[in-house]
Amino acid sequence: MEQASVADSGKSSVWKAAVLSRDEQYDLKRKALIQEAARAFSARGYHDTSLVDVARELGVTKGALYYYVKSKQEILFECHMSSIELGDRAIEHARSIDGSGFNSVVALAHRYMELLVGESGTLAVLTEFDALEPENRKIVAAGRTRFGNTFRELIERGQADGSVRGTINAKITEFFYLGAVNWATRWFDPGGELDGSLVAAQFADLFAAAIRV
Amino acid sequence: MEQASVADSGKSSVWKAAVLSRDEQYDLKRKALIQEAARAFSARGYHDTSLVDVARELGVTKGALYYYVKSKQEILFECHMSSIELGDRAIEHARSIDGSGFNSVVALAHRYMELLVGESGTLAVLTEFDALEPENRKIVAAGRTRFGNTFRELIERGQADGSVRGTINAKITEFFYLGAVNWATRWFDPGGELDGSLVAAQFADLFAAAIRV
DNA sequence: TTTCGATTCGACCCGTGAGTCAATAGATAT
DNA sequence: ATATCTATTGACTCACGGGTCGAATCGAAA
Repeated sequence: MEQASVADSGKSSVWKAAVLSRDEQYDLKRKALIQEAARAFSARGYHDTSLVDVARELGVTKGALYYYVKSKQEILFECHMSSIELGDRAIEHARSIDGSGFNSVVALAHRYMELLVGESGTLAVLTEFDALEPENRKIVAAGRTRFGNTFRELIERGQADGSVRGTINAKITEFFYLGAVNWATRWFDPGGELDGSLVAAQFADLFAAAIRV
Repeated sequence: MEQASVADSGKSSVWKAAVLSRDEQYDLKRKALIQEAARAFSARGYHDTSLVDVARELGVTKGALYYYVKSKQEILFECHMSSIELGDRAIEHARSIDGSGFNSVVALAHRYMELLVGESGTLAVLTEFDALEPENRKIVAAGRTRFGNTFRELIERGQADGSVRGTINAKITEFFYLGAVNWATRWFDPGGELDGSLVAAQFADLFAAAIRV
């Protein structure tokens, strides 16, 4: 897993390297491991998911996992960081909209949900925050705060510019929507009957109607 | 814990029995145990809550708990049954309203949240469904289904009578609201800065606006 | 004071799951 | 062939948590 093979002189080695280099295989397997773990963590929870289960699902034994990962906690942390990254991308998108506060929060809410149920969301975990060890929890908390602050800020901007109902409490509204989203990771099944973008659109629609003036 | 004292002849026994009979003490302690466990299960999750923690919080050792309860699973089951009972009470209330479908669902949503954050909600647990053993899970699932069906039925009735937006998907809307509510049990603190009835009112208001035609 | 039942303690058993590690099979290069 | 590096195994340790149980304690009645 150092450099991509120094010696590409042999014919078959070139062929195989062209298809899947060592590093690529390593990265792919590692990603598959995290993804499977994320699925399990989101559905059953961190403490109720054993690495033996994850390994069996991948067709290997537990020991093999530790070739790709330092600890179970590391997996959880990466899953959380994935979700933080999606949050940041959603924030970026919302900030690029120069409309009313209403348009911006709805864009934030919509894009966030879209990312979570989409391809890039397969690595993310929203729940199980408490299972993070203190060090990691602080880092993740920072990301959460960033998202929450943006969310409330946009709502309040909407209330100031008259595009969002003044009677709603920004904090409760944030918890309300994020609760719905967090919970969705428990029941949403990418291969199920409900299409991801449909669910995301409905969530955004419900949210928009809820706060519209 | 048999009958209330047969011999009320003595003076002091009458006095004490009037204040706290053996059975009453037993029931009170048992309830305190379930309540503390419910709090922990809701906040940290079933698998991350050890009975040693619960016992310490009650100022007692783990062994003592087993005088009041058969197993950790029994506690969880009772917590879930409490939440089912609240759901049934909310259903009953919603059915007593003979208004539009809109009025009925909103009443259901409002009352359910009210009960959960209120006095009677301290014993209820909404999450951790998967931690139930199969036998118990079936029973709880029945209650959940009852609530979910009612919720969707009322939404659809509202769509039929024109009081609820026809463009929303009843199932997704149910998951949306219940997600927000389920998640609330994670962060809501009865002694915190946010008042329970205020949160319930806000939740109901957001929900009402979300589905109003 | 003594007795008796209600209650609690604390030491113990046991299963489970995280993490370790020497041994090994597979491919690659020399 | 042989040495080397990669990847995986499976047996092991260790800590933790659920559940049990006999012993100790407490409180009320006799």
